[in-house]
Amino acid sequence: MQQQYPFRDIEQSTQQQWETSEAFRVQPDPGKPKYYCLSMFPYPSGKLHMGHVRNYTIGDVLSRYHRMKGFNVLQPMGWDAFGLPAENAAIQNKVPPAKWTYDNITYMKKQLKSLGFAIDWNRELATCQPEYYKWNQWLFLRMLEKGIAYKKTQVVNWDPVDQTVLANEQVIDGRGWRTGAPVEKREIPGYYLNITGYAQQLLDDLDKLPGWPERVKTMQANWIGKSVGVRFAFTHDIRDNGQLIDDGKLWVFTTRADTIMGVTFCAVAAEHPLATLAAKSNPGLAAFIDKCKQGSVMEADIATMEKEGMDTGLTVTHPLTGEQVPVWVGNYVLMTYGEGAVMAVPAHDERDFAFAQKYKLPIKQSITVDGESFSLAAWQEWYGDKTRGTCTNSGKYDGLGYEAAVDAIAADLKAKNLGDKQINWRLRDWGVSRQRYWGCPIPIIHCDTCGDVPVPDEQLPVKLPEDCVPDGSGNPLNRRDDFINCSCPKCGKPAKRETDTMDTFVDSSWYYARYASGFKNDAMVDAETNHWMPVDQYIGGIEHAILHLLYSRFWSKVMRDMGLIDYDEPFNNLLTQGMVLNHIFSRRTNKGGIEYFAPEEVELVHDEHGKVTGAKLLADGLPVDFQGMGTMSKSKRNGVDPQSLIDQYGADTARFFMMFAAPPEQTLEWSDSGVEGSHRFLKRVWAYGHALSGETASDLPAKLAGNPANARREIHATLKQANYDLDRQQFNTVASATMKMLNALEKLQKDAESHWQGIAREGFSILLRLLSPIAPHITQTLWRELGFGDDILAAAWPQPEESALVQDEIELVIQVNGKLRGSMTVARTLDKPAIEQLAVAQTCVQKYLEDGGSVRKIVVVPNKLVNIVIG
RNA sequence: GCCGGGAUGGCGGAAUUGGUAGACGCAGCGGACUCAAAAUCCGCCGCCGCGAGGUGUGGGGGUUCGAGUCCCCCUCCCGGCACCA
Repeated sequence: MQQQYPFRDIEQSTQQQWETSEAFRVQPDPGKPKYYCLSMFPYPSGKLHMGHVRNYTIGDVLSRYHRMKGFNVLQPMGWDAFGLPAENAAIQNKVPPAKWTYDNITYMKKQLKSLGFAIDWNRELATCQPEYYKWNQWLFLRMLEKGIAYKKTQVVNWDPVDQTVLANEQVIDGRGWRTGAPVEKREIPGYYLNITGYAQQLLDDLDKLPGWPERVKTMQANWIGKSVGVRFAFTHDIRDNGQLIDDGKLWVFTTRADTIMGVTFCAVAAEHPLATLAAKSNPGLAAFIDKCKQGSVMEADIATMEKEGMDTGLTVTHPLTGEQVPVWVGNYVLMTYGEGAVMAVPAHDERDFAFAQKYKLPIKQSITVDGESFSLAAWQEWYGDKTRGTCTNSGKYDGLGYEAAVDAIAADLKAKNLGDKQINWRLRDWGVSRQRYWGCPIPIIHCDTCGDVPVPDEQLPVKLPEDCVPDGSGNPLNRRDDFINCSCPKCGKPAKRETDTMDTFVDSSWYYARYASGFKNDAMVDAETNHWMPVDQYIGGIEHAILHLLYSRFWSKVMRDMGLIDYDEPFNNLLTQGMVLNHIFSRRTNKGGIEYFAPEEVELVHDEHGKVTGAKLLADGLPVDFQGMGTMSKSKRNGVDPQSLIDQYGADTARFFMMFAAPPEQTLEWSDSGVEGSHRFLKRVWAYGHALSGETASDLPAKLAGNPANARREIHATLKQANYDLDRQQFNTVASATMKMLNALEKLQKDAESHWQGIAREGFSILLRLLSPIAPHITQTLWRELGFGDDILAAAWPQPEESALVQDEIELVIQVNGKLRGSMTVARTLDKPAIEQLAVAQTCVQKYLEDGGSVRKIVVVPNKLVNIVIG
């Protein structure tokens, strides 16, 4: 056994062992509970980044821990292989996306293996493989049959120079990212999935997910955005060229129908037909509408923006009072939500109140609360309170509370055929068509005679040609006659294939079910899926809190309704890991721009206490600005390549540091010296193992006392805490527990009588097992070298021995009036009165009694402290 | 603006139910070894104070024998969002 810690050799040889013994290949085992541990699969962008290392180390620690606890663990891995970056790389390097992607997969797979993850590589998949995406197409066709998938026109970002559709992230300040040309909005046909049909289930079933972070569930609920209210119409006789607009009805949606008698105006969106009509004869209004359309719609920072509006001069008729109500255009009304028009009740809506005051519109109270008085002077909280208010100035509805009033008013509107209760959702249907090459082809054939014809199942998959090289000017599939030209499955005449591909969120919506399946080529999933699913632990970035997770939940429910699977929710427990941050250093350039420096080009300047006071560039010795910590990124030049970390310190060090530096859900701040500290620790572990291997083994003595007993107690107490921490997924304190154990072992006195070797071997075997999920290579090697066994993965997870935790004498802290004043050592068996008596007699307590105070009360917390209240 | 999460030494972070605040590590300081350096090992390390002691978990109040932890108010930071009728 080598004295130096030979991390390269042992990591390579351990990985080789795992590979030849197929250590992580897994099949269903009726004798063991299953544990499906899944990390979000990576996009094969070229090489791993630190976020991947963190994500997959968390998953691997959980997998190995559960395996040693007796679970049959499935931990698969694959590739989210379709997507835009491959096309961008093709434009730059003139390499087909397929080749680029497969090359990247090869490299990244090597990297993942070098990190020693316990992955069942037999289940590897890439979403760009026809065997996989065939089933995207197959399920899409089933959805089409059931009406879940349908076609309508969609608005896209169009680059007029490249003649191509742009993704949102390719639009920078309203211009194409490559051409700089102003982006146009174009309407083109595309396919949609009716996710809104599942909105209620997606909302309700969040309650079935106690293992999800509360904030993710809140984000999903907000995104789904259920809103219960009343949809009703104001009537009018407004005509454009004699043609009645919208059949003479201005539809609005409201959650506060109980305030309907307080309506004093209506507000419509800039795109609303009534606004368009009024603008024709009113240049001022037309200008205002143009301004509204330009305003960014979805930014949160315009929440505080000035509410503006303009009168259209048009009026509509209130459905219950028959009064004429003016119609305004408001910059705060969105065409895309509800009806694009709202009723305004300034007395009971804070926003309408401000608007009415600004434009001197009437305000009419229609709700009252006992003990409060209404005043136009200022908005009061109770004006909008639907829990306390009752109707007033509302004729027959006076005195009714919120629910009763809404019911009565909705019924009256319904009787007039002018409205009814309605549920509105913020969630929109999922548009899946992408005018992109590198994606799963949508299996549709366009025939001049028969229209849009689904590709028959037996012709699936519609294979994507893998030799195209996009050049930025539109989808290259449009120029591939061998792909496009086909015959109509219905009439046999020449026809054209659809060239749109699917959103890549489709690919990632069911990969977890495919991993768990037997990879049959005659079925999307087989019965094995139901054995492993649902996923017991899903781990990934918070950035997928809404879309990916919502789409996956939706896709699962569709698969369930088609009888393919038997679970409602795919992911039982979700862990959202924090991002990896690093220092950002920069300097203003002469030209006024900002130049960034990599952390290794910079040296920190400390004061005499070690406090960082500044930073300077190594190259010129002059100061640079420290901009704080930020996500690792190319543009800020603060990324750290995991490969260099692995090369220099080894996988175990990388893994240990990732676990040690922060709890999994928090952001992790990169620190070179922290990495060195982790490496130092593993070197000490190795050195201790090396020293112990030279000692003759001895048994644990029957009765321990003094220093050896303390060392053993420290080990077992630390283990107890570490097991608790593992189950609450706080791995940073598990890592520190292994450090504490080593500290205790190194302190253990090596005297002849104490049989210290027995304690050391027991303690070190506990340390190795506790450390093994985090640093599997070094622990496996030492486990075998020290003769504990062949395979640490087969070892039982260590449990603390209660007898080791018992102390004959305990230290009790003494407080006077809650303040720490001293301590005393007493026998564990000492009873309460004796403890009280002993405590009061201590000099540190007597001191406070001398000034004439007397003992008022004594609080004894067993095994912890005594608090003497003196007054 | 609304919703969610935070604030603990020079830094990252500990502290199951209210019970010795600062575990573990990093940085810093001192020492040993060395011709020297690196590596390694030992010691110190919240702040004020020579010391006794005082003080201290963003700020203010409260409950309690006792509060980082519970309650009320405030400030700041981070994340999410939908001007959602």
